[in-house]
Amino acid sequence: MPARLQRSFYERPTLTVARDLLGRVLARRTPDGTVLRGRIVEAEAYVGEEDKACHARAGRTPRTDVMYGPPGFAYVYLTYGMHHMLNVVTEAEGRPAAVLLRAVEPTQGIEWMTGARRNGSATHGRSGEPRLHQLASGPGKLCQAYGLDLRHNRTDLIGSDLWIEEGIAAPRRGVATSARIGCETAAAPWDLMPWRFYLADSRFVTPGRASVAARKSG
DNA sequence: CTCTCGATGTTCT
DNA sequence: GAACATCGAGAGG
Repeated sequence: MPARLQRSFYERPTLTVARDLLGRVLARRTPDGTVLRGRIVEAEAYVGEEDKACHARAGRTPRTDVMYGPPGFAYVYLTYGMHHMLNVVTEAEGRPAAVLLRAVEPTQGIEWMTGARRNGSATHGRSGEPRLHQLASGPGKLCQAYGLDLRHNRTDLIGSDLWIEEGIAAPRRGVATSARIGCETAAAPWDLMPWRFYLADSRFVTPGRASVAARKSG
């Protein structure tokens, strides 16, 4: 089994972790034993109570509590009543920060993933071939492909259900940044902080809307 | 291709 | 009661 990232990886500045997660491999073992894998191609940093785009801006609440805990745990929440978001808790215990995993390039367990996403038009072409580059190109789609929901909140990523493997760290030159997507209403300057990291040449990142949102703020 | 709109439930005010 | 770290369908060009 490939080497798994240890807690020390996550116990670092959140921007460092977000960038360093690109090229790593998000893995899950499902209840039926299927192993899912995908290369992380897009992530966003949310850093502390002072970051007005971060959920922790409201302080420690039942929902944000996990972000105040030790690093290397999953923070999963529901937004818009239907989409789950997977975050990785970062930095030392007591400091609320996390990295939102926004997109992966699926590499293993693809049949399981497409089965988990039954809305065929989004994941399959006319002739039924899977559209791999759209399977997990967005935080909600990523969670749907991996079958993640609120039950996975607080999962220890130094474990055997959900974890991240070393993979191959992305070369610095291949990494691009932009404002975080969906944070347009956050107070300045937090709406424009360039804390979204993605592989510039990947076709697996958030499409369309991403560039629209980035353009709007630029 | 672009743009608009509605779904839907948890959290916090 | 409003807001929400989104997505896909449908209409129009």
